[in-house]
Amino acid sequence: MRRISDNDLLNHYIVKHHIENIFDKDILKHAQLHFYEKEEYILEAGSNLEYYYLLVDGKIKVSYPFENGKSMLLKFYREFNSIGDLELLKNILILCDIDAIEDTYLIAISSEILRKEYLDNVKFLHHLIDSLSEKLYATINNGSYNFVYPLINRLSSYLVEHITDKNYIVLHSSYIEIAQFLGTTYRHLNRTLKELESKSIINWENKRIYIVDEDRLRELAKNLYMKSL
Amino acid sequence: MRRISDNDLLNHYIVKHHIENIFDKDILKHAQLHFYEKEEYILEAGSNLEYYYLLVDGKIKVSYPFENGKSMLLKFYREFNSIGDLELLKNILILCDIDAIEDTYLIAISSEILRKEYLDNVKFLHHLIDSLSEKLYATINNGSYNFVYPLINRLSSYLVEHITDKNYIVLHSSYIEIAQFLGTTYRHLNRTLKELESKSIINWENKRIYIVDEDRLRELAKNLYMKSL
DNA sequence: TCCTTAGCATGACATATGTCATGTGCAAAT
DNA sequence: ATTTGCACATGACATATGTCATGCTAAGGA
Repeated sequence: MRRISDNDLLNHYIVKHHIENIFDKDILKHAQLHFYEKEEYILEAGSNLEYYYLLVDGKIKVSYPFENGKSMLLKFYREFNSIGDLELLKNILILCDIDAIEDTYLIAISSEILRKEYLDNVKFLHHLIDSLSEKLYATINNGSYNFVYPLINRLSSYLVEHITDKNYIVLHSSYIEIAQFLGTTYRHLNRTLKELESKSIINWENKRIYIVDEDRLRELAKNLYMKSL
Repeated sequence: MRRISDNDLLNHYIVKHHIENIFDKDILKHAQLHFYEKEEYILEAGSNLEYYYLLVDGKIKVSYPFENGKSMLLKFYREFNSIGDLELLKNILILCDIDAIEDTYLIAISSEILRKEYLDNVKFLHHLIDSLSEKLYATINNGSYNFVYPLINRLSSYLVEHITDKNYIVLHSSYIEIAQFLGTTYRHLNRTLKELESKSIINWENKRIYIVDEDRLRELAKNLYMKSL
C-alpha cells in the first residue's frame, strides 16, 4: 500500500464519483488516498477496520473465510463501491478478505472518526442504506450461485474476471489459494482446469492460462460474480 | 390472514418491542395488526410489497427461490424482526417466500405511505440501517452453511426448528416442498430421513416424525439457521 | 553435493447429491 | 367400477466433489 499525497487526484475522484453527496466537506478533510497494486492484499478477515473505504478506481475481490479454513468467493467489486459498512456500523472485526486484482485506488477515512462524529450525518446514513441494501441484494443472489452451480461455472467466471487485453491470464496466487478462494479443493480445481483444457476452452501452461475460446468460457461463466453490480 | 382490530393488543406489541423508537406516532396511526396462522403463507416472491412488516409475535421461515424452480432456505425469524426492508427501499418485487410456521402476529404499515412520506424520517432510517446490517451479516454467515454443510445437517436444523412441546413433529408441507425449501430433491431428502432413522435419531411414520434422540439431532443441527439471530 | 520442503500433478477411492424409471396406494373424476 | 393423477417410496446409476497416498521438481539451506 502507498499513501498518495496528490490532492488533485483525490479531488478528481471526489468529483468523478460525486462523493460530496455522501460526505460533507468537513468529513472529506480526513480523506486519504490509498494505492494498492495488483495482487496486493487490502484487508484480512479478523483484523480491525482502521479505515472506511470508497473504491474509486481499480478492481478487488472479496471472499468470506469459514471456521474450517475454507472460504467462499463473495464477489468482485469495481468502482464505485464502499468497503467496511458492516464492520463500521456493528463495530466488529473485519468479516471478509479483500485483495486488489488490478491496481486500485481507495479513498480512506478513519473509521474511528466516522464512528465518533458522523454516524448521525444524514447524507452518510443515506449512503449506508444504499450500500447495505445493494450488498444484501447482491449477497442473497450470489450465495445462491455458489450453491447452485458447480465449480466449472464458478471457475469460468473467475477466469473471465481476470481477462486482460492479452490473450492469456497470469495467475499470481498458488493453486491452493485459488481453490480456497473458490470454495473447493486443490484437487478439484486441478481436475476442472483439465476439463476446460480438454474441451479446448483454455490452454494451460504453468501459471499462464491461454484463453482459446472466450465465448464458450463466458457462456460457462454466466457472469456470476459481477451480475448483480 | 386475519386483520386484528384489537387496539389494545396492537399497543401491547408497540410497547413490548419499543416500536416508538422506530416509528413516530403519526406513522403508527397507519399501523395494522395482521394475524397468520401456523403454516399459512405470508409473502410470495415476485409479488408486490403492499406492507412493510414488523414481526412482533410468532415464527416465520424465509426462503429464496431460484430461476430453475429450486429454492434455498435463508433463515427462520422470530420476533423481533422486520420484513420487506430491501423491497421497500429498492422498490423491487418481493425477493423471498415467507411462511408462518407458528401462529404469527405482524404489524403492517402500507409500503406506499412509507415510501412517500417517511423515507427521510431519521428514526426510521436508523432502524433500516440496523435491520439491513443485521440481515447482511446473517446472510453472509448463512449462505456459507448451505454451501459447507451437507443435507443431513440442514435437515436436522430444520427439524429442530419445528420441535414443539410434543415428542413428535407433524409436517404440513409435502415432501417435495420441503425438499425445495431445503434446496435439494425429494429423492435425497427421503434418503437422508431414512439415514436419520437408521441412526435411531428419529422415527418416521407418514408425516409424523418422532424425535428419538433430540441431543444428537441438535448436535447435527449445529443451530445453523438461528445462529445469527 | 545432498537433503529438505513447498508447490504442483495425478490415480484410486469415498461421499454427497442428482436423475431417471418404476411401483404403490389413495382419492377425485368419469 | 374404472380411470386418472398425485404424493410418496425406492433401486440403479451418473455426476460433483472431497480425501488420501504418492510422486515429481525446483529452490534454498546444511
